[in-house]
Amino acid sequence: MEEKDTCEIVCVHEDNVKEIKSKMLEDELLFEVSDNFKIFGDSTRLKILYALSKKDLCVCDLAAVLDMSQSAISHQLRVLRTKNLVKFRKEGKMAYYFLADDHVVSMIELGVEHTKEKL
Amino acid sequence: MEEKDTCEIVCVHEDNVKEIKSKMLEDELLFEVSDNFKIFGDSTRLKILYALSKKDLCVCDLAAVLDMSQSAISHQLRVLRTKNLVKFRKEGKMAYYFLADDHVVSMIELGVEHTKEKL
DNA sequence: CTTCCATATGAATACATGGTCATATTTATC
DNA sequence: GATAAATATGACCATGTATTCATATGGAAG
Repeated sequence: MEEKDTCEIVCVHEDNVKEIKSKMLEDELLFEVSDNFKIFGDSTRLKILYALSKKDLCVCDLAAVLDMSQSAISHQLRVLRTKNLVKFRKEGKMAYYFLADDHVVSMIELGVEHTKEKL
Repeated sequence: MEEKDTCEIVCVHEDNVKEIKSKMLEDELLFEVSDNFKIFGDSTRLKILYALSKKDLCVCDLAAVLDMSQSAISHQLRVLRTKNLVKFRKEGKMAYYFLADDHVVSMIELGVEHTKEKL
């Protein structure tokens, strides 16, 4: 029977909250950004992207380089394709994958740099 | 009874594979890098970090800004603490969180930049 | 020392996700 | 056209993870 509609949080600093809220980026944008980071947040995908930054490669070469199954690589390549990070061209039965743009490279480089600096 | 030890993959371009393998970064490093990216790959954490880049905030202010439960925020702050992305100081009962370094800021900025350019 | 409030934390749940296995698809070669 | 090779894909499973709920902790104030 108690009045539960009142917010349980009491300590909120109204002014701070308002200020920061006004400075926040749009929810949707931040969601997309985190979604993009997520792609780099898997070591298999990261390895694929790094390998492709050195040379265009076909699926089975990637599988050999990463020492993983063709299927696993193919699945991840699909993810990367969907997110427009890689493209591919067909040559006979082979599919040669390559990076869609070099944002990818600078992103990885920054990640590596920051990681190294923390050690 | 067949000889199964031979790799089923036939198409591998030995030279390519060797070349790229030699150019690959160490597995362990790439794993750490992807692990770091993973932190930015969640919109709640990203919002927390972005908010903290504007001003030090206590837990309940963060909860108010993100419009999420105190518990959810606290759990994510723990993750960020563990990964050394945020620190905090105690003032009375309150805990004021702040960014541990400004790598975080440049990382987010790059992410936002790349995301915007893709639209 | 008791109560209140801000925060932390453990358990439980719901959902996403990476890999495997089996199989489909497509192209080249015989 | 039949077979083989390279890749793609769907179903499935195991694991990871973000949130909620209930509760613990610790400082402040009475």
